[in-house]
Amino acid sequence: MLVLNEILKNKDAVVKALAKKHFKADDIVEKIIELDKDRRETKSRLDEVLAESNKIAKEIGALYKAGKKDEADAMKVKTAQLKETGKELNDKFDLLQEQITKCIVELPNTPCELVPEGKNAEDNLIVHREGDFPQLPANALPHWELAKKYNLIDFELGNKVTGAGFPFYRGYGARLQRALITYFLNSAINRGFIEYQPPLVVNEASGFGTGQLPDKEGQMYHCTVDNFYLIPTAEVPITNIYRDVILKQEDLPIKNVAYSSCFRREAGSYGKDVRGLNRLHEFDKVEIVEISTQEDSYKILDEMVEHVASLVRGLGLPFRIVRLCGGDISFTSALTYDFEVYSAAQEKWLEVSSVSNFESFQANRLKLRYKNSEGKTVLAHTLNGSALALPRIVAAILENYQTEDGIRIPEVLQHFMGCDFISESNKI
RNA sequence: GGAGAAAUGGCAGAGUGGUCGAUUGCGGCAGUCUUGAAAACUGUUGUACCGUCAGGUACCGGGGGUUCGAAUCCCUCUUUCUCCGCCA
Repeated sequence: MLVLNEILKNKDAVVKALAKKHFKADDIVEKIIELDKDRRETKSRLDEVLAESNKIAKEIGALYKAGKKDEADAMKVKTAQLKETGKELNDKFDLLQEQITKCIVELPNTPCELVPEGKNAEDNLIVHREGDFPQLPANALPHWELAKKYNLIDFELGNKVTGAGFPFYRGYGARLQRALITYFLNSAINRGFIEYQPPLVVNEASGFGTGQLPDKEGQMYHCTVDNFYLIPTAEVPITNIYRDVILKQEDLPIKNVAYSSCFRREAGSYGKDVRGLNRLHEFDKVEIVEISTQEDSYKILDEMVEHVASLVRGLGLPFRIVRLCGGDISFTSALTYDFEVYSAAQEKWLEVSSVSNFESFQANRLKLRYKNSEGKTVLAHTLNGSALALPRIVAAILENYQTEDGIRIPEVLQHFMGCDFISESNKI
């Protein structure tokens, strides 16, 4: 959520910035200003009443000590009215506070200047493109056919045991997953990230902390008996480590990496986009999360983008980096780069990573702060990115690396796979 | 799952109804001393909100209550520890 004082101070700038996200903010901002004025007045009056009550209480105490019981009892009468007005003002203050928060929570994060104008994905800015499209054999197949042919992934079995969108990986398919996870984690560790293995289930407070709740409640699997949620990304537990935490400036930047399964209900998405591995309810992902000072966050965003690029490059997949436009960028993000790999048999660009700087938007909600060099406690900046999401990478590898009689394995994975080629003759 | 104990400032740890925002120690910061450092000594040291200032208000795990007045009493929730049971 945005910071109240910033909204009050720079209301025109906030309204203008949010217009880029096609969000009409002026009504809400006006309402916030009005509510806040009322809140300040109420607070002043409440404080006066409390001060008066405290004063009387002290006098009564003094009288009791002096043994003047009658005078003390007489004074008690005075407090009844004060107590009542105090309670009224207090209730009013709480209500106003609540209403203000409710308004602020409706406001998306302000996009940074680099975010291009635009309505939808077509207006995103391609900032980088790398790698050549592969020459596929004449009998090239989409990955779901290849997965079946070489016994790598069993979608039907997933349907039987759980439901659509929960595939089984087996044999070399399972090994490929494990190889990718290891490759991604090792690469991050080599860049100084600390590896975490988080819980896959979080409580309600954590869901609020990273903003999944209350808006995206329907997108998460909910264990109602214990009021737990299955995580849609490791971002949720990893970022919530720092909920209500005050860090030291010398702790920053914090660089965490976590592999986790991710669970998404994906309510409402059907059709050809969900074919095969393109969209699943449960999938694996390695996520990087960084916490930085306010000054360094954009430098760190660039570093994260470079790290993700090195992963895709290492796998030899053609990819492009797009800077999301105002209409396509998420509610919480100030600047986002998406990575798309080209999946040659489907002839489609598949989104495999999304790297974002949230500036202080998440930190404000999390109450994640640090003491800066002047000793002042200020909000930290948070960033995260997929590095990387597995299923679409697997899809692209299967499709792009297929030959007439098998699937080659990218060199960086061969050691973890224990083979360099999957074929009819060696399939498991 | 059952029984009991506890939760206080950066940390340790007092405080069981009124000058307690909280004794004290450690740590931190500033100073004295010293060529420098250490030690010793002296002072200082939480956060948020309201107010132009003076100042005021709130905060002793969270929430509610009793009282003129709550860190202190009551209820409730959470967490931690000890014991018992169960178990990978």
